[in-house]
Amino acid sequence: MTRRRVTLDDVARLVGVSAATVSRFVNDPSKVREHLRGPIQAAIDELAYVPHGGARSLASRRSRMIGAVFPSLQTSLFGGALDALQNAIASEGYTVVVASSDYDPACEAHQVQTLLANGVDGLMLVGAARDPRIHELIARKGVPCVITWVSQSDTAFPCIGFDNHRAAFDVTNHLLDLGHRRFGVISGRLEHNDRGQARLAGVRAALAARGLALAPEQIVYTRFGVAEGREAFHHLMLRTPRPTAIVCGAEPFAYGAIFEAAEAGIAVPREVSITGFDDMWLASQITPALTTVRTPRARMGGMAGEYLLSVLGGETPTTPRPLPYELIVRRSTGPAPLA
Amino acid sequence: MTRRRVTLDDVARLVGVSAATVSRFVNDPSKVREHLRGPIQAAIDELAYVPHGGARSLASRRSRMIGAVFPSLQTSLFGGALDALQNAIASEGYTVVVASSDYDPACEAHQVQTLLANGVDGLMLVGAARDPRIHELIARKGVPCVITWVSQSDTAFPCIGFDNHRAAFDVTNHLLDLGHRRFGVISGRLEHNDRGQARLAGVRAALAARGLALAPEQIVYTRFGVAEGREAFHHLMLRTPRPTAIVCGAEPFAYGAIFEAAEAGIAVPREVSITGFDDMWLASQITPALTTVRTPRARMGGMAGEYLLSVLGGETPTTPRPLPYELIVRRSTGPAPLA
DNA sequence: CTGTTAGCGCTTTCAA
DNA sequence: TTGAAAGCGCTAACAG
Repeated sequence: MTRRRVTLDDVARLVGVSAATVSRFVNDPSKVREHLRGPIQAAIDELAYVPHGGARSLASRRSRMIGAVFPSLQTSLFGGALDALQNAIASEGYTVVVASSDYDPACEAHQVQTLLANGVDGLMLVGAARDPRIHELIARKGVPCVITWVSQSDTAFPCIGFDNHRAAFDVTNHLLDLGHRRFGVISGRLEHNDRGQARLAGVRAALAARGLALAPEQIVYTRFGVAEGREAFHHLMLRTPRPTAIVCGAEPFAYGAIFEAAEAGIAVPREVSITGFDDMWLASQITPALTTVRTPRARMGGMAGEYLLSVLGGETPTTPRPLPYELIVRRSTGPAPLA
Repeated sequence: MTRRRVTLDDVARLVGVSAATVSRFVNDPSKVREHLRGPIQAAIDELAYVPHGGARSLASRRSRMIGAVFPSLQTSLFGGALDALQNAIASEGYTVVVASSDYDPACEAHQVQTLLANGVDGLMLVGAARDPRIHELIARKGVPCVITWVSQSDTAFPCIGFDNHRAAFDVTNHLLDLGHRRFGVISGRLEHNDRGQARLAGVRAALAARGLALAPEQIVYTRFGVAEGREAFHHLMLRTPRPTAIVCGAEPFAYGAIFEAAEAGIAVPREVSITGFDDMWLASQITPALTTVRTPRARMGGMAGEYLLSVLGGETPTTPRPLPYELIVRRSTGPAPLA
């Protein structure tokens, strides 16, 4: 298929130096005397030499690949992070190998193993909730790993994320400050999802601080999706008295809630306030515009890349602090109705 | 960093067979006599042996990696395709190395080279419009490549996509059938974007078939985005007489147009009809729900994977036919106003 | 600064 | 069906 590969030796022979010299030049031109640089580069160009990644990784024990496993690739939620990760490491000649787990722990475990087998030099994962044996496997292989989207510090690996608990606490507080006392919550499924757990706990904590609690009937757990959000909203609004505020643990739920409210003729925020979580592009465009939390998605990807690069470079970067998020107040929240 | 790697030899020694046998088992258990399979698998598990991808690719000349370059990873447009690609090839032990080009040809060229250097066994690209030298480079390396999102057959590599021209023709025809005669078009920038070119040409062709033409003032070329769509819509509606139909070459434009219309108090579809292109998740949820073309995004990714696998397996798959798309008529289009 | 010499871990003929 | 042996293309000591 491929005509005989052009190898380092071919280049070396053409220039009249040893393969080692060409290798040095390729990896760090400053290691080669100036007057050789030109000819070597010329030979490389002429032969269209491209180093063999596999051989390189075998000999150097470094593959120059970073693996990343996201819960999903279908949503644009993680796209920015992936993009930022890729950009962060591209400058050092690294590439990203991605996989998605479909929010399934078993699948995630499998993907991690595949990536490890493929010899990635570093790993980026989302969330800290998974079988500890996976973390052990990674640790045993000595592959540096960062965990994103969360900010606990008691995890097996450094976290580059934000405080989900506090963010959810803040949105809820915003609602409480507006006078709301009857709440409904739409949450993702909580098994194996520490982000969701932390968010729900944050909501509860804010409520508790004002002497309020969340009954099971006030929470709907469902799959991520706009349609699911519609349905959950509909269900929640069936109660009497109706809730006056709906806190959504993920943004698609909030979009669904807003669409459903419009269809059902329920005025937002006059009759019910709705909050989202993430501030994706639709949040500012939807009517009414969504009050939500802006999460540092791209920054997480970028910093994860930088962090891994730095570890791979032999440095010992300090454990990063939680990244800031931002409460974005828009039109979907307002004072609690008097009744 | 890594404790001494567990190698094939370790496994072989533990079982009491040769490395070659274990290698055969790993790659195709049926090549090893039945009674050895159990013990070998047991040893692999016990030692937690994981093959070294680099060594493998060096020895076998196959990296088991497929490279994919998308114009962007930020949008969910390509997410489904990426996911499907990944799933399609995962079963054969392949992984996806992704890169995004940010809709920049130079960046794309660079990404392709990086992927090639990393030794991907196959390549998936979006669109056929790029410097022919890149195609030559790929061909020279003998790396199988498929081009997605378009369906021309005169390209350097097989296409797995749909007919953008005809799809745009169809939406436009739908509008013409509804009696519309004054059109506005919101299009992405056309340089290096054959999808956009084909779509615009499709619109023009449909119009021409009814004796209509598109003046430069009736078209806005802009960056992809909802905000850009709003602005373009606003601009287009400034003309007198106003257009009664706005054809959008990409879905974010249509969302923006609908949002802007709502804000400006322009009734859709009574005063103006709006069409999208892609049928992303918001299309059915937005009010009014969007008339659009459903493009086979996931299928393109999946089929691209299968096609590459089949080529890599030594088969000579037939050139795939254009994939079907579907005109989805919803509420955002209606009869042209009488005036 | 450059060349020599060993492998890195695996696959793959080729014989047995 | 299995084993022995020869690399795959590159990097990393170590000399010089």
